[in-house]
Amino acid sequence: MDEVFKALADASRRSLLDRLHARNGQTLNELCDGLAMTRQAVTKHLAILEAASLVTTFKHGREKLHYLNPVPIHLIGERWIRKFERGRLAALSELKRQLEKRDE
Amino acid sequence: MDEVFKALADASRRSLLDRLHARNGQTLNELCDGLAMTRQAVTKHLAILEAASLVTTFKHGREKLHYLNPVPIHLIGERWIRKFERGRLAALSELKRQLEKRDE
DNA sequence: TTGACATGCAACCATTTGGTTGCCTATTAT
DNA sequence: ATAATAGGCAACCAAATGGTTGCATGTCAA
Repeated sequence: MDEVFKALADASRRSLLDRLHARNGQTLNELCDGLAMTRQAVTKHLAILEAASLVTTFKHGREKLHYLNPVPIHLIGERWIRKFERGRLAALSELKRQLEKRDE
Repeated sequence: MDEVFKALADASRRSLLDRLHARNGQTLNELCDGLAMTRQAVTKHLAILEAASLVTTFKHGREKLHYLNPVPIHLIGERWIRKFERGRLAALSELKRQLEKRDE
Protein backbone atom coordinates (compact mmCIF):
# COMPACT_ATOMS: atom_id res chain seq x y z
CA MET A 1 0.00 0.00 0.00
CA ASP A 2 2.82 2.35 0.89
CA GLU A 3 4.54 1.75 -2.45
CA VAL A 4 1.34 2.64 -4.27
CA PHE A 5 0.92 5.89 -2.36
CA LYS A 6 4.56 6.78 -2.97
CA ALA A 7 4.23 5.94 -6.66
CA LEU A 8 1.16 8.15 -6.95
CA ALA A 9 2.90 11.05 -5.23
CA ASP A 10 4.67 12.16 -8.39
CA ALA A 11 2.81 14.12 -11.05
CA SER A 12 4.87 12.68 -13.90
CA ARG A 13 3.98 9.17 -12.82
CA ARG A 14 0.30 10.03 -12.48
CA SER A 15 0.39 11.43 -15.99
CA LEU A 16 1.96 8.20 -17.24
CA LEU A 17 -0.95 6.34 -15.71
CA ASP A 18 -3.29 8.77 -17.41
CA ARG A 19 -1.69 8.07 -20.74
CA LEU A 20 -1.99 4.33 -20.25
CA HIS A 21 -5.57 4.83 -19.20
CA ALA A 22 -6.18 6.68 -22.45
CA ARG A 23 -4.39 4.02 -24.47
CA ASN A 24 -3.22 0.83 -22.92
CA GLY A 25 -0.25 -1.24 -24.03
CA GLN A 26 2.16 1.50 -25.10
CA THR A 27 5.88 1.02 -25.59
CA LEU A 28 8.49 2.93 -23.62
CA ASN A 29 9.23 5.24 -26.54
CA GLU A 30 5.56 6.00 -27.07
CA LEU A 31 5.24 6.91 -23.42
CA CYS A 32 8.27 9.19 -23.67
CA ASP A 33 6.73 11.06 -26.57
CA GLY A 34 6.10 14.72 -25.83
CA LEU A 35 7.48 14.55 -22.30
CA ALA A 36 10.15 17.00 -21.18
CA MET A 37 12.27 14.21 -19.79
CA THR A 38 14.85 11.77 -21.05
CA ARG A 39 13.90 8.20 -21.84
CA GLN A 40 15.89 7.03 -18.84
CA ALA A 41 13.88 9.21 -16.48
CA VAL A 42 10.67 7.72 -17.86
CA THR A 43 12.16 4.24 -17.46
CA LYS A 44 12.75 4.95 -13.80
CA HIS A 45 9.21 6.21 -13.28
CA LEU A 46 7.80 3.16 -15.01
CA ALA A 47 9.95 0.91 -12.84
CA ILE A 48 8.47 2.53 -9.74
CA LEU A 49 4.95 2.12 -11.11
CA GLU A 50 5.72 -1.50 -11.92
CA ALA A 51 7.16 -2.14 -8.44
CA ALA A 52 3.89 -0.82 -7.04
CA SER A 53 1.97 -3.16 -9.39
CA LEU A 54 0.31 -0.18 -11.02
CA VAL A 55 1.79 -1.15 -14.37
CA THR A 56 2.56 -4.55 -15.87
CA THR A 57 4.83 -5.10 -18.83
CA PHE A 58 5.31 -7.63 -21.61
CA LYS A 59 8.26 -7.97 -23.88
CA HIS A 60 7.29 -8.22 -27.52
CA GLY A 61 10.39 -8.50 -29.65
CA ARG A 62 12.56 -5.53 -28.94
CA GLU A 63 9.62 -3.56 -27.60
CA LYS A 64 8.33 -3.44 -24.06
CA LEU A 65 4.60 -2.96 -23.77
CA HIS A 66 3.16 -1.27 -20.71
CA TYR A 67 -0.25 -2.07 -19.34
CA LEU A 68 -2.16 -0.31 -16.63
CA ASN A 69 -3.19 -2.43 -13.68
CA PRO A 70 -6.10 -0.61 -12.06
CA VAL A 71 -6.37 -2.96 -9.08
CA PRO A 72 -4.11 -1.08 -6.62
CA ILE A 73 -5.89 2.18 -7.38
CA HIS A 74 -9.17 0.43 -6.78
CA LEU A 75 -7.91 -0.92 -3.47
CA ILE A 76 -6.83 2.52 -2.33
CA GLY A 77 -10.35 3.67 -3.01
CA GLU A 78 -11.92 0.69 -1.27
CA ARG A 79 -9.71 0.23 1.74
CA TRP A 80 -8.41 3.71 2.40
CA ILE A 81 -10.53 6.50 0.99
CA ARG A 82 -13.79 4.87 1.99
CA LYS A 83 -12.69 4.78 5.59
CA PHE A 84 -12.58 8.55 5.62
CA GLU A 85 -15.91 8.85 3.81
CA ARG A 86 -17.60 7.46 6.88
CA GLY A 87 -18.07 10.34 9.24
CA ARG A 88 -17.18 12.86 6.56
CA LEU A 89 -20.27 14.95 7.18
CA ALA A 90 -19.87 14.57 10.90
CA ALA A 91 -16.29 15.79 10.72
CA LEU A 92 -17.32 18.72 8.55
CA SER A 93 -20.08 19.89 10.84
CA GLU A 94 -17.67 19.62 13.73
CA LEU A 95 -15.19 21.75 11.79
CA LYS A 96 -17.88 24.30 11.05
CA ARG A 97 -18.81 24.44 14.73
CA GLN A 98 -15.19 25.11 15.65
CA LEU A 99 -14.83 27.78 13.00
CA GLU A 100 -17.85 29.57 14.42
CA LYS A 101 -16.66 29.16 17.99
CA ARG A 102 -13.46 30.95 17.01
CA ASP A 103 -15.30 34.26 16.70
CA GLU A 104 -16.66 34.22 20.23
CA MET B 1 -4.23 18.00 -5.89
CA ASP B 2 -0.50 17.40 -6.13
CA GLU B 3 0.03 18.60 -2.57
CA VAL B 4 -2.58 16.15 -1.34
CA PHE B 5 -0.96 13.20 -3.12
CA LYS B 6 2.45 14.21 -1.80
CA ALA B 7 1.08 14.59 1.71
CA LEU B 8 -0.49 11.14 1.55
CA ALA B 9 2.74 9.56 0.32
CA ASP B 10 4.21 9.34 3.81
CA ALA B 11 3.09 6.58 6.17
CA SER B 12 3.61 8.72 9.28
CA ARG B 13 1.32 11.37 7.87
CA ARG B 14 -1.32 8.83 6.93
CA SER B 15 -1.18 7.48 10.45
CA LEU B 16 -1.67 11.00 11.80
CA LEU B 17 -4.79 11.26 9.66
CA ASP B 18 -5.89 7.89 11.04
CA ARG B 19 -5.48 9.15 14.56
CA LEU B 20 -7.49 12.26 13.84
CA HIS B 21 -10.10 10.11 12.18
CA ALA B 22 -10.30 8.05 15.36
CA ARG B 23 -10.48 11.16 17.55
CA ASN B 24 -10.78 14.59 16.04
CA GLY B 25 -9.45 17.78 17.59
CA GLN B 26 -6.26 16.54 19.23
CA THR B 27 -3.43 18.76 20.36
CA LEU B 28 0.10 18.48 18.99
CA ASN B 29 1.34 16.71 22.11
CA GLU B 30 -1.52 14.24 22.01
CA LEU B 31 -0.65 13.42 18.41
CA CYS B 32 3.00 12.93 19.32
CA ASP B 33 2.06 10.42 21.97
CA GLY B 34 3.49 6.97 21.32
CA LEU B 35 5.22 7.93 18.08
CA ALA B 36 8.92 7.18 17.62
CA MET B 37 9.59 10.73 16.51
CA THR B 38 10.35 14.06 18.07
CA ARG B 39 7.63 16.66 18.50
CA GLN B 40 9.28 18.79 15.85
CA ALA B 41 9.09 16.04 13.28
CA VAL B 42 5.38 15.67 13.98
CA THR B 43 4.99 19.45 13.70
CA LYS B 44 6.51 19.31 10.24
CA HIS B 45 4.24 16.49 9.15
CA LEU B 46 1.20 18.35 10.43
CA ALA B 47 2.32 21.48 8.58
CA ILE B 48 2.43 19.50 5.35
CA LEU B 49 -1.01 18.04 6.03
CA GLU B 50 -2.29 21.52 6.79
CA ALA B 51 -0.78 22.97 3.61
CA ALA B 52 -2.63 20.26 1.69
CA SER B 53 -5.85 21.22 3.54
CA LEU B 54 -6.08 17.75 4.97
CA VAL B 55 -5.91 19.16 8.48
CA THR B 56 -7.23 22.41 9.93
CA THR B 57 -6.11 23.89 13.22
CA PHE B 58 -7.45 26.19 15.88
CA LYS B 59 -5.51 27.83 18.64
CA HIS B 60 -7.10 27.41 22.02
CA GLY B 61 -4.99 29.09 24.64
CA ARG B 62 -1.57 27.59 24.52
CA GLU B 63 -2.85 24.51 22.76
CA LYS B 64 -3.26 23.93 19.05
CA LEU B 65 -6.14 21.69 18.13
CA HIS B 66 -5.99 19.65 14.95
CA TYR B 67 -9.03 18.71 12.94
CA LEU B 68 -9.29 16.36 10.02
CA ASN B 69 -10.67 17.84 6.82
CA PRO B 70 -11.95 14.90 4.80
CA VAL B 71 -12.79 16.95 1.70
CA PRO B 72 -9.48 16.56 -0.19
CA ILE B 73 -9.52 12.81 0.38
CA HIS B 74 -13.06 12.71 -0.89
CA LEU B 75 -12.06 14.68 -3.99
CA ILE B 76 -9.22 12.30 -4.73
CA GLY B 77 -11.77 9.51 -4.65
CA GLU B 78 -14.26 11.39 -6.80
CA ARG B 79 -12.06 13.04 -9.36
CA TRP B 80 -9.11 10.73 -9.61
CA ILE B 81 -9.77 7.18 -8.47
CA ARG B 82 -13.16 7.02 -10.13
CA LYS B 83 -11.62 7.84 -13.45
CA PHE B 84 -9.65 4.60 -13.30
CA GLU B 85 -12.66 2.60 -12.13
CA ARG B 86 -14.22 3.14 -15.51
CA GLY B 87 -12.76 0.52 -17.77
CA ARG B 88 -11.24 -1.35 -14.87
CA LEU B 89 -12.71 -4.65 -15.93
CA ALA B 90 -11.90 -3.93 -19.57
CA ALA B 91 -8.28 -3.25 -18.66
CA LEU B 92 -8.09 -6.39 -16.58
CA SER B 93 -9.44 -8.66 -19.30
CA GLU B 94 -7.00 -7.07 -21.71
CA LEU B 95 -4.20 -7.80 -19.27
CA LYS B 96 -5.39 -11.38 -18.93
CA ARG B 97 -5.42 -11.76 -22.69
CA GLN B 98 -1.85 -10.49 -22.88
CA LEU B 99 -0.70 -12.80 -20.12
CA GLU B 100 -2.14 -15.74 -21.98
CA LYS B 101 -0.69 -14.63 -25.28
CA ARG B 102 2.74 -14.64 -23.69
CA ASP B 103 2.80 -18.43 -23.58
CA GLU B 104 2.22 -18.88 -27.27
C1' DT C 1 5.77 36.28 39.69
C1' DT C 2 7.80 32.35 38.69
C1' DG C 3 8.03 27.80 37.06
C1' DA C 4 6.01 24.44 34.15
C1' DC C 5 3.87 23.34 29.96
C1' DA C 6 2.58 23.74 24.78
C1' DT C 7 4.23 25.19 20.87
C1' DG C 8 7.31 27.77 17.37
C1' DC C 9 11.60 28.69 14.83
C1' DA C 10 16.04 27.80 12.73
C1' DA C 11 20.11 25.47 11.66
C1' DC C 12 21.90 21.35 10.55
C1' DC C 13 22.34 16.42 8.74
C1' DA C 14 21.81 11.95 6.11
C1' DT C 15 19.18 9.79 2.79
C1' DT C 16 16.08 9.62 -0.92
C1' DT C 17 14.48 11.34 -5.17
C1' DG C 18 14.23 12.82 -9.90
C1' DG C 19 16.94 13.76 -13.19
C1' DT C 20 21.11 13.63 -16.26
C1' DT C 21 24.95 11.58 -19.44
C1' DG C 22 27.48 7.86 -21.51
C1' DC C 23 27.77 3.48 -22.98
C1' DC C 24 26.12 -1.41 -23.81
C1' DT C 25 22.89 -5.09 -25.62
C1' DA C 26 19.33 -7.02 -28.35
C1' DT C 27 16.26 -7.01 -32.20
C1' DT C 28 14.72 -5.58 -36.68
C1' DA C 29 15.07 -3.90 -41.47
C1' DT C 30 17.83 -2.89 -45.68
C1' DA D 1 26.27 -7.95 -42.87
C1' DT D 2 25.31 -3.72 -41.17
C1' DA D 3 22.85 0.12 -39.76
C1' DA D 4 19.03 1.74 -37.27
C1' DT D 5 15.89 1.09 -33.55
C1' DA D 6 14.23 -0.14 -28.69
C1' DG D 7 15.61 -0.63 -24.57
C1' DG D 8 18.94 -1.58 -20.27
C1' DC D 9 22.66 -0.37 -16.91
C1' DA D 10 25.50 2.44 -14.04
C1' DA D 11 27.65 6.47 -12.35
C1' DC D 12 26.87 10.84 -11.13
C1' DC D 13 24.44 15.23 -9.40
C1' DA D 14 21.36 18.77 -7.26
C1' DA D 15 17.45 19.35 -4.69
C1' DA D 16 13.90 17.73 -1.70
C1' DT D 17 12.68 15.04 2.34
C1' DG D 18 12.42 13.40 7.03
C1' DG D 19 14.59 13.73 10.79
C1' DT D 20 17.45 15.83 14.62
C1' DT D 21 19.09 19.38 18.38
C1' DG D 22 18.96 23.80 20.65
C1' DC D 23 16.76 27.68 21.92
C1' DA D 24 12.82 31.17 22.05
C1' DT D 25 8.04 32.45 22.98
C1' DG D 26 3.50 32.45 24.82
C1' DT D 27 0.21 30.82 28.29
C1' DC D 28 -1.40 28.77 32.47
C1' DA D 29 -1.16 27.61 37.50
C1' DA D 30 0.78 27.92 42.27
